[in-house]
Amino acid sequence: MTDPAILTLQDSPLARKLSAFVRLAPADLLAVSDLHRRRRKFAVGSEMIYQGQTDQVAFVLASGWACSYKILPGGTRQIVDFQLPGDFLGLRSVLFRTSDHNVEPITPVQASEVTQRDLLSVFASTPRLAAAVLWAASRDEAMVVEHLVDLGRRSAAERMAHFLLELNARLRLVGMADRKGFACPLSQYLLADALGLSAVHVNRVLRELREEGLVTFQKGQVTFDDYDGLVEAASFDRAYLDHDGPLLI
Amino acid sequence: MTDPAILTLQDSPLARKLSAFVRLAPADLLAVSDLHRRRRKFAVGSEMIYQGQTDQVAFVLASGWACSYKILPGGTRQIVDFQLPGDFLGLRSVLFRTSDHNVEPITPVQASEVTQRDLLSVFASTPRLAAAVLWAASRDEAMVVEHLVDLGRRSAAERMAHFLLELNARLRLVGMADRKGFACPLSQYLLADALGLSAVHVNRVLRELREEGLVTFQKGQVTFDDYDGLVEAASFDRAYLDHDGPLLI
DNA sequence: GCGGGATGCTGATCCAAATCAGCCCGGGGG
DNA sequence: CCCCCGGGCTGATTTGGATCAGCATCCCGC
Repeated sequence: MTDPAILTLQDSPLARKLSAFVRLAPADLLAVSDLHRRRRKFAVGSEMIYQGQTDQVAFVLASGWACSYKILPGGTRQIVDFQLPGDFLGLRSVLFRTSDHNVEPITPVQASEVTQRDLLSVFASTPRLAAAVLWAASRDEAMVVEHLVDLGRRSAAERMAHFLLELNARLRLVGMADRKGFACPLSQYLLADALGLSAVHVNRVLRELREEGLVTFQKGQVTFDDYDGLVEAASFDRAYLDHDGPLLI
Repeated sequence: MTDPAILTLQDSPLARKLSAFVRLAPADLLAVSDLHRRRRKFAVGSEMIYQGQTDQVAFVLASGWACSYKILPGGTRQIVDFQLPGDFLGLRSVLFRTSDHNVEPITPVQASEVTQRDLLSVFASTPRLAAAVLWAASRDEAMVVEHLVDLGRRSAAERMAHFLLELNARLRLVGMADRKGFACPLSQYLLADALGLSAVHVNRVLRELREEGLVTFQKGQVTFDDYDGLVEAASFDRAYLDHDGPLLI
């Protein structure tokens, strides 16, 4: 593990994330870097994936943030999840013909295109990596479920606290956050669409959390003033984020 | 397809459901019926799968209804989804070590135990069936996402209407419903826990929908008084339920 | 036949969050 | 230079749904 070439390979967010749970062999790391072959850039207004699209293409985020959402008749939208560096997006639409949601960048994004062929070849040649990818997908699903619980049964403040803690945990995996806080490009409108609140209310909730000395979210920076207190307020149990790795192989 | 033995095999809810999307060969149908080898019964109070459990076992529902849910500190719970005959449950916990939610029967249930070994052998020997199973899993995920949208951005009445229409569509696939309605064993408390409402409010919403002449839900029977009107009221778009089948193989 | 536990139903009240309306600030473009 | 526009911020008012309280019914065990 001291070979500098390997260290370089390990440096993509995807590799960092997967390495946190499965010990990847040099061959696996090579395959990961191979997935990053076809780099593309997306500007903020653009669409990476859209409802009804029929290409079978997925992406791995290399840098920047994106969000996946559904639009309702009536114009409102619900953000299902945010994608951070190292995350897959559109994984499901590689295997199936059509996508049922949209994905769009929140910041300028660099992403690598992954085709069905790429994915199948990874699955065939490096089963250990395949298992890691499945693990990541299953973790994403667990996050959607937790998000559902947020919307169904938690108060606005709990939701917000829970959400910020989850983001923090995810970003730490790729080295973009620590216990102190992280840089966050989300506007209050985006938070509102994700948390099922109005933007006005998001503002008030953030103020309350700040006044209680728990978190400060200002100028694109989230700062945990009292991490443990926030965990308490959100009744945040990170079990759903670090469930055990895959057993296959 | 006129061989009576094949017709019998086709008669499990799982086979019916999968056949609606992938044309299953006789060998596939045999493999399906093979999954039903280890039949088990569960009574209403029992736990089929529970948070933190470490067995790698999944089930296919043969008869009866179940629900998967998460309990929050504070005692409230959020039902993530209902499982109907023909549905898998705990599929994710076969591949990963621990389950992050509970599954319990709503009515007496007959289910077939499926081990990791069974599943892997199906994947290896009948790829067409494997693709169908993946398709079903992906459809379940799409339903969770739609449920999330429900909780985040739809009013109580829209949620209820949407939910009843979705249930109807799912039950039709296994021959347990038609355009007129279906038998539904869910109590108003269960509806409340699924829709993120209080039981009291569920009652009122059901009354409103009834008084508007849209649906009647009484005595364990859901009757669509005005199907199209309900679709309208729910802005129900079933695209997410019948996305295209898998392309693999 | 009786008592008790679910479940359905309803009115009165309360509260969290939406909506409406408007302010301030900073940055980019004409 | 100024204007506009997106983002953050705030008060006043309204509203959807929760909570509390209580009633009726049915079913089941004894």
